[in-house]
Amino acid sequence: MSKSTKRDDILMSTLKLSVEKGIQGISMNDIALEANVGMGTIYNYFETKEVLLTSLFDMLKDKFINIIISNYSFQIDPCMNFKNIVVVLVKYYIANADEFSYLERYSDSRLRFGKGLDESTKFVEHGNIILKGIKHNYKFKPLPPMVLFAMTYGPLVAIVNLVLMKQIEMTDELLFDIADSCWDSILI
Amino acid sequence: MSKSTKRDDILMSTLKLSVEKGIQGISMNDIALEANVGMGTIYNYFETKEVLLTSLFDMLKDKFINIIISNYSFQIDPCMNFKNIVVVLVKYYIANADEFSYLERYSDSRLRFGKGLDESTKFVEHGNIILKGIKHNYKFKPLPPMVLFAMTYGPLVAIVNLVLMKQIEMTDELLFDIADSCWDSILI
Amino acid sequence: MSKSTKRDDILMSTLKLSVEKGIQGISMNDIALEANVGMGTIYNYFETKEVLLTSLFDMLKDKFINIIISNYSFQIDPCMNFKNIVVVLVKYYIANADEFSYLERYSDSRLRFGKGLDESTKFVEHGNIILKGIKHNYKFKPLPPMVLFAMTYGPLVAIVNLVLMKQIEMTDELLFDIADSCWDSILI
Amino acid sequence: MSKSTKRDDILMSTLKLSVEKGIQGISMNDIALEANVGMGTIYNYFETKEVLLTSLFDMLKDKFINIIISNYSFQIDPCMNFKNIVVVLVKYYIANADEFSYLERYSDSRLRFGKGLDESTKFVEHGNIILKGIKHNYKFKPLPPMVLFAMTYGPLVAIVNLVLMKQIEMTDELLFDIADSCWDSILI
DNA sequence: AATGAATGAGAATTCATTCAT
DNA sequence: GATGAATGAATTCTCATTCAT
Repeated sequence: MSKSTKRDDILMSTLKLSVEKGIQGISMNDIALEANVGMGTIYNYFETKEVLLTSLFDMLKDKFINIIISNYSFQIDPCMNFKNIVVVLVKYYIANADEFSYLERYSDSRLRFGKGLDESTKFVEHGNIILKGIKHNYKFKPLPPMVLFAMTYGPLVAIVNLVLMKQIEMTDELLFDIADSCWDSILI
Repeated sequence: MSKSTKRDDILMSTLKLSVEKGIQGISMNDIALEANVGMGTIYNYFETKEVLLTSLFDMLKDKFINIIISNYSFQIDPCMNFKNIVVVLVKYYIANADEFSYLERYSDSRLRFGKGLDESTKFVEHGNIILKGIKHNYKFKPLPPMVLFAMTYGPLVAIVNLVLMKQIEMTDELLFDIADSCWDSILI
Repeated sequence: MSKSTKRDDILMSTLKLSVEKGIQGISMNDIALEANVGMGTIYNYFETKEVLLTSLFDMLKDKFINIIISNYSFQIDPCMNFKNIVVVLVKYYIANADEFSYLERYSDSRLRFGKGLDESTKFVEHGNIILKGIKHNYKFKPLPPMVLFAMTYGPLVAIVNLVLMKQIEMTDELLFDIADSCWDSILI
Repeated sequence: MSKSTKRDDILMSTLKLSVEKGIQGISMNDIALEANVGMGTIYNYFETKEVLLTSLFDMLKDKFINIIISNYSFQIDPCMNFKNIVVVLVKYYIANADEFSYLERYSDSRLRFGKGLDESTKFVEHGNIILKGIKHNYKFKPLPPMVLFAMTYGPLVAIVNLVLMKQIEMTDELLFDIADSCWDSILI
């Protein structure tokens, strides 16, 4: 069994358990059992529990950002580009509810301790880069870039939550409407 | 000292500590010390720690809903009405960061797929009532009411978070622009 | 059961176990079992394990110093005074092997971490006070006071160790001879 | 690399680390890193950690005894002989604080009333051999040989400790005075 | 022989809850 | 009702030892 397999087993077990028990509710023992490794093995890969949770966050965040980047295109119409990314993101989050859930909850819990703002900020800035790329061709509302980002990312989070809470069912049609709506909300 | 004073002391101490230590980080001992009561006294008012945290959530949620209700008017123009509520809500959340923080975090810390759904659902439904009240006078996008709610509440949460993270500074002008934007996003 | 009883139970259990297992070999669980208290109770009286071990040391050290002080007399001949103290100390240590053992081992283990030197120094200084009180009437060797102290305290430790290791049996006669010898060794 | 080199590396690393971390504070991993060997390698040379620590003690004890033996002479005056050994021992201990420290601490960490007695006893007996060799030429106090040994070895330990704790500074002059004093204390 | 990742029992410490006063 | 000392299960983390390579 290669080194990376155990490390990944641990990370994936942590992700799985975070859905069932909440991030704060996971014990290292739970993780060891779920990952079929000894307790000590976790500490061979992650210095502390906090490092483990942070590593998982970083991994999922990078994965998320890569989805945006890999779906961004300078060739197609910015409007289509934007809406496409919205569609892809929402679908990704719904299909990977555990990752969405972890990213949201972890961001939230780390704010509490005043650290990690840089990281979260970077997270937001990635969104800004997308918006800036778009900016030249359409007239956006004269709001700070971060606010524009919040105006589009906020609804997505709320909607994915509704889907995961089984309050609504997502269809392609609905999703396109939502993407339209997000786009409209930031144009003049 | 009347019964309700001690009960309120305990709830307010819990809220205060949740800001400093995070909801998961509060111990019953901390609360007892902060509220100047004995540990056992807390259990005279709340069966368990979970009941205490839930009671605080319910109280803050009711307070929040009452703000919406008390600012809602059937007399004025629905557009003004909506924007007014957005402005009041954002201002309230920024001024009462501890309450906002607690409401968001508590919702998040409950098992997203577990028993907490009824409560959160009710929360969302209150918003729907508002939207339904508005609906007769303007042409809204043909989206499920809950989606419309998410399209307006989502950005607010994201923006208040930005303010609390000191990523942006809120001004009356910016707030009015945001309210406009929220309104636009749900109209056809 | 009064507060001080539990605290003393814990200290006495720690002392007892230190003899059986060595200071480093005691676990908090062992202490709780021996003292018939819950693990948590120990932490009501002592912040950490280290604080517990230090408190025990301080208590035993004070007890030891008080024996010296209470046996010191300005009225009788300094020579008799000194020898009397030697006799009392050795008898005390042999009768309270656990305390002797703890004091010696703890002093030794704390040196390791560079802290506690002030304490140990004070310990030595108490001995010096005795020697200084004696100094006016006899001609001592022209050695630093600490060295004089070491010349008398060192043999006592070595001899008590021999007794506790059952290498020799202590009699009053032998003890008086040893006291004589200690006295001789610091006179010119 | 010959077998004995690795074995010695391990022993010397253990000695070095015992100074920094205390005997109880050394982990097998620390030793492996310091000695530049794999963890498993240590177990090729020493069955358990305890065997390793004991082996180091035995080695240092033998080294110590050999210093006494190699400085003992049947040719010169017993008094000079004794004082010479005292001087050599104290100098050796001060120069090799790590070895002194390990010998003292290890003796102390063993269960004083347990299995370690045989070893310590042998240690003391070596001293006795010296004293017996001397005995024919001078009139010693009529004390058991072990007590005589304790009367001379005890002060040395106490004095070396003072030097290592930087409570006194050792000079040749002071050392000769101490040697004189030790000798005097066992003569009639 | 040499290695070091894997192991899991054991350690110190925390904290929600109880209950005698 | 009010209190807070007592409790002990649960948690995070360590480390001597093993064993497949």
